[in-house]
Amino acid sequence: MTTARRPGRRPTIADIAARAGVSPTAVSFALNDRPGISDATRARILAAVAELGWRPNVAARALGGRRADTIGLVVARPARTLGVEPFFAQLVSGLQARLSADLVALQLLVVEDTAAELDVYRRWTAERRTDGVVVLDLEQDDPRPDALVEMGLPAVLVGGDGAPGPVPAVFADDHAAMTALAEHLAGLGHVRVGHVGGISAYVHSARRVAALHDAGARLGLDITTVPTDFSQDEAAAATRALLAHDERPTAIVYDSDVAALAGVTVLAEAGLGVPGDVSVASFDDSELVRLAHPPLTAMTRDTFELGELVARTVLSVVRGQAVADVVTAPTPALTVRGSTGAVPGVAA
Amino acid sequence: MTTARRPGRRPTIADIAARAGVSPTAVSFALNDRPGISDATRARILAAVAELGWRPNVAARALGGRRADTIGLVVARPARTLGVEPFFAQLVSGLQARLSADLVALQLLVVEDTAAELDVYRRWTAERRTDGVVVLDLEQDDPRPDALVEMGLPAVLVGGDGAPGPVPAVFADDHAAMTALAEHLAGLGHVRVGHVGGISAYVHSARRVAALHDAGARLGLDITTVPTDFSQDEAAAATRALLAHDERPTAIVYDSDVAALAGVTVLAEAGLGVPGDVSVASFDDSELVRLAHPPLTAMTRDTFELGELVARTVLSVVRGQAVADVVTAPTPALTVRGSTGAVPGVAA
DNA sequence: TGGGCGCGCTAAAGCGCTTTAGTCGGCGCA
DNA sequence: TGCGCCGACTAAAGCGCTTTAGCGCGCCCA
Repeated sequence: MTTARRPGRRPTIADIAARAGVSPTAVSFALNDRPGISDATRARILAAVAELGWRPNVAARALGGRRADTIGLVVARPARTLGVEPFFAQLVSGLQARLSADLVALQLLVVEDTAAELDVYRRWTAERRTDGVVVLDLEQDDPRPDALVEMGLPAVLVGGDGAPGPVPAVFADDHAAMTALAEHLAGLGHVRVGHVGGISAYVHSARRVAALHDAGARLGLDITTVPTDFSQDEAAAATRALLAHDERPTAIVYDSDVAALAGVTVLAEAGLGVPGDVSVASFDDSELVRLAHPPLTAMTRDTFELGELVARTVLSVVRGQAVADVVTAPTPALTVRGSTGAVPGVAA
Repeated sequence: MTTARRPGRRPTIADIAARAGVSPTAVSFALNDRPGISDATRARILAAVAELGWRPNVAARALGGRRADTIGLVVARPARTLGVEPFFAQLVSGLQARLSADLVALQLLVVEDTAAELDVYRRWTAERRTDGVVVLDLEQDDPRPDALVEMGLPAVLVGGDGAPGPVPAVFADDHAAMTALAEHLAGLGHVRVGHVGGISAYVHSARRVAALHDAGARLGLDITTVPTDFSQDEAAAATRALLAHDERPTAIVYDSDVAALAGVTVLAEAGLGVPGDVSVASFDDSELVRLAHPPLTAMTRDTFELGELVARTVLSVVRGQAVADVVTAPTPALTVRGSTGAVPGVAA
């Protein structure tokens, strides 16, 4: 119905078995590099495969309880916001690039909340649709790791707190990164520092807040954190709130690139120069941040590469290879650009 | 190997058949709403399904020549650039949102070039991995539509020239949109208009160029188009080239949001005010463009919604429902923001 | 009263592959 | 000479679902 089938059906292993003059079993063995097939026979079989242009039928393979050669990514965020965050797009690109090298597909699903996300995992497990999944935005007391172990679905977390858990994680040291940023600002003489944070339930957001306040205590900074939902609207509002403070901060740190841009716009509207009146730094680096003027100081990390690392990890897990409980990704590095400068009225 | 299986296997239709006291065939019929099952029996079967938490095994279903409940999207662009273009992310979000409502998965693959893309289609067809695909970035004399028809893989094109072809297309009238933009600029008194275009091999890029020049001829505009590969580097270079012209354009139109931002940066570096010295308009609207200062005049379209429309279309095609040769998406609408103004020295 | 028909249901085959349980022939060793 | 073993290969079952063929029963109509 859907489409006209080509006259000659796709070849099956029975066809190549006939062609090579062996049994289908021999073909299967040869294709899966199992012992018990002589080199000569194997070569004959592979030749037949090439001649007939045979390809495995994944469905048939999966039926036998094999791999589905698919990795799943379920994101519990409003679908519309995904298009905005370069982080996601970059991560997905990186994941994709690594997976496709192994002919493993990436299956993408956006859902409303964590409950829906767990439903999807359950469905995918039941349907044998994916061999494993990548889990983002870990929260405090997140139910997902345990649930995944329980349903036996291999998984890799992105983020987390760097502590070993029931599921392997790829971890980047947000704490160290944020500390570096705080030191940079302290070095420029800033004391009153605003922080437009992310969703505080997320482990990585919380770690950034903690890092900033730890560093603040050590370096004598006066930090004010305003949590947001990562949206531009809240970032703008948070910026206004910080500016309305009695003692306006001389520097503001934003947890995401999009938030930082929204903040810069608010500053411009308020007639404040960057970095003349207020220094601005973004925790996430991206094209956007580079295109701003002035370009923003940011913590640079290669999110694409992070995606590749996550992909490698999840492939290892799926294949039953040993994987460290915590795989460490490179710590984001400080990239100083034009948006941070000395405190107004102070010769740095 | 992959994972420890739960002790109790997943229920199969044989289990629910036993539970409901009928044959597996009856279960299958009931599940697929086929006639020949009494309402009472059907209810009993569905109750058993619910009790046991049965889910279809997609592999087994697909084996029988059924749908894979998966739609593919193969993108032939460098993986790293994907993260930058909000258009992709938004489109994917929209696709995803609509598909997941029907429990159809989206399979994503990024490849080097069109040849690799066709290989993927062939593989997916052979492996019965996807029920259909979405094809982007149509080129002049593109081999893909014919190839897809030939291999019998249902597909929907995004873009194209609005003419019926071998494969259904979702079409937005870039020509009309670009015309509106040209009229806006002409209305502000601009005559020398620069245009930083896209990849000229793409049908949609070519249509935009044509539209701009058509409108130019009609409205007495002097248009200079510089094609680019959509990268920021080339966009910046193109902007510099336009500025170096003897008669500097008083307005520049950019084919993409990212290009426009790169251009604005170049203008700022050159000490030119927007829109005081040069008006700037972006063909693609997005968050980025709104966050720029001044926010950029752009042709707004709801890319997320476009994604949903494409998803609906491809689902119809896959299901063998009648689909128009050309499905028309809403024409992008002009959104005037602060980046376009009267020609310098002229009271608009 | 009996033949035909249709409804509700079942048996069994088949989708393409993997895997388990062999079979067969040759070789080494006692 | 005979036994056992091993390497090379095959037969057949099975994965979970769909589908085709067909069965039995009650009903209607001649």
